[in-house]
Amino acid sequence: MQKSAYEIYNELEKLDLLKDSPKFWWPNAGTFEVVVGAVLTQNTTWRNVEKSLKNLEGFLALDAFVTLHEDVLKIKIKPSGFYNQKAPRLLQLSHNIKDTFGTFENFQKSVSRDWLLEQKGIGEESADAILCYACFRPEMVVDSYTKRVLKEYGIVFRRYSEYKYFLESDLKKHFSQEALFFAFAKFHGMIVEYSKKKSVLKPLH
DNA sequence: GGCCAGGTGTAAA
DNA sequence: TTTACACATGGC
Repeated sequence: MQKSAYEIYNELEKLDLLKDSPKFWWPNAGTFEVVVGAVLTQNTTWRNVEKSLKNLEGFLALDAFVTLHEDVLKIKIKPSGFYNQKAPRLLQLSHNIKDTFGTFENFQKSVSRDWLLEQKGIGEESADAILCYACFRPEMVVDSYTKRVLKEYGIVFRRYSEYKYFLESDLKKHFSQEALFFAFAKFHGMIVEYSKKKSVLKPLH
């Protein structure tokens, strides 16, 4: 019998996986830094992203970030890899945020998933990460950890949208609209922490 | 030394 | 629509 998303949520919650994590799991949730981190972590370990974020100290607000020159940015984000494509994409995205929304606060309030997906370098996962952890929207992030954990439960889909629907639709039945953002933010956080913890005990493969 | 990580864009079948 | 490949560093 296949478990529902809510049943998996409750199982993970019992493990107290987020006790050492920030309030909304993603470091500095609700800030522009999440936008930068979401792009930098693409196919990259968070450990390497942290090195880049440290190099970017003082530039992790929208207005400061757009003053960076591309070649300088490339050097700063070198530790998180793919810097030749991530640097121009991050700068373009930041300028588009400024041109379209004016401020980061207005971006948080007004941006849509479709607008994010039009940006070069933002795919479905990055869009959802930004919406959830930078904008506090009720959007569930699906990443490789999510697929790995669900696979253990015998749940496998083909498309990103199928994973997202499986997780979101069931939780929507059990949480109020106001509680949904926190439930999604927590759920994804628990999935990642569970997956990380497990791989220490027993490497997959 | 080889494999892989909190993906995405592009080109070709 | 699906598959294949480039992109790059650092940890194990």
